[in-house]
Amino acid sequence: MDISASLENYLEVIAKLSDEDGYALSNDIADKMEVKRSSVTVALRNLAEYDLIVYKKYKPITLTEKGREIANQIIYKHQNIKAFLKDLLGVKEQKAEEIACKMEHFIGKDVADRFVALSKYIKSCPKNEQMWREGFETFYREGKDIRTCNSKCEK
Amino acid sequence: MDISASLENYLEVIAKLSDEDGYALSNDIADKMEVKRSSVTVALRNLAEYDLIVYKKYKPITLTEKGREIANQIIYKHQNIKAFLKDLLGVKEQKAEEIACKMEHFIGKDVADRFVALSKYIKSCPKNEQMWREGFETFYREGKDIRTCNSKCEK
DNA sequence: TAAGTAAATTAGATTTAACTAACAAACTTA
DNA sequence: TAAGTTTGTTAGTTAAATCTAATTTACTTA
Repeated sequence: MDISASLENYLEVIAKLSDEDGYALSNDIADKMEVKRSSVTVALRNLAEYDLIVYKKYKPITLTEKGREIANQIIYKHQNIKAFLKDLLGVKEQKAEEIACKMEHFIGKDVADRFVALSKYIKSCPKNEQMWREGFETFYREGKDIRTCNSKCEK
Repeated sequence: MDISASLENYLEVIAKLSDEDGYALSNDIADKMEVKRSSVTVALRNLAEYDLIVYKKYKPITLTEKGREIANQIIYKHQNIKAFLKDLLGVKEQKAEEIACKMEHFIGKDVADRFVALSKYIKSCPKNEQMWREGFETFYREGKDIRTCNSKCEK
């Protein structure tokens, strides 16, 4: 009853276009995903079969309730994984985007939540947050720990 | 010049069998990967084309130097991602295994290294390491931070 | 409103990675 | 060593996701 990673990507893009315009057009989907329009048509037929989008030939596409729900789950995972990679791990924007775009399809909400919790946990102590960026980057590059954890936690 | 995720998986399994027995047999590869033997034959032909394995019909398979190198890279990423998920994030063994098995194919060494560094970084303060398991799990489940970071770091 | 342009679809080909079924090679053992 | 079993290969099929080329529908404007 699960859809493929490819179809999830289509759904995600449709959701984003819907948020901007209220609906999605085949052309815009093709542009955003860098695939041909004919590939989009095939994908739309499939998503419609699963009742995830409302699809009438030659008409703008909208999400069903079920489709929106699944899209939101994917977007939630995407955003949080990306944020973790970028803000905590120091992975560059574009690379973080690419990786999140793949992980979102096989990571469950529970694991995504753990990524979120880890970020918060680490940053919940002001001292740590303040030192995070520089501290971890130095540790990653030089293996040297510049933290001084002899101060009270003031949270 | 990159091989597919599927071929990388075959290579990884061949490497593990080689470590145990010195070579790999088609049958054992099929068993470990839960695919049919005919699928293995096709994959072996492909890996041989890339000069990653030594493959003679009906003979045991060994890795070339290049094949071993690539296999080691994949195994390195696999192990470290899995360890991060399990030990730091608290993801269960089997789930961590599954996720690592997918991430290993699109995460670069640099990002894998960041996962390693993060684990070390967090655990490098004895106080943190001691409290990590319980502390983070509680934070994840209840959103409550039970850490007391008012002690000197004794590393 | 007829003609031209843009958008979307259909039809058919390609690629990848699996599968089943049939066959061939290699080994085991009575 | 002949017969049976295990292992490995070949040939042909399937399914998903892409593509190109041709066609159809919808929009625009002179």
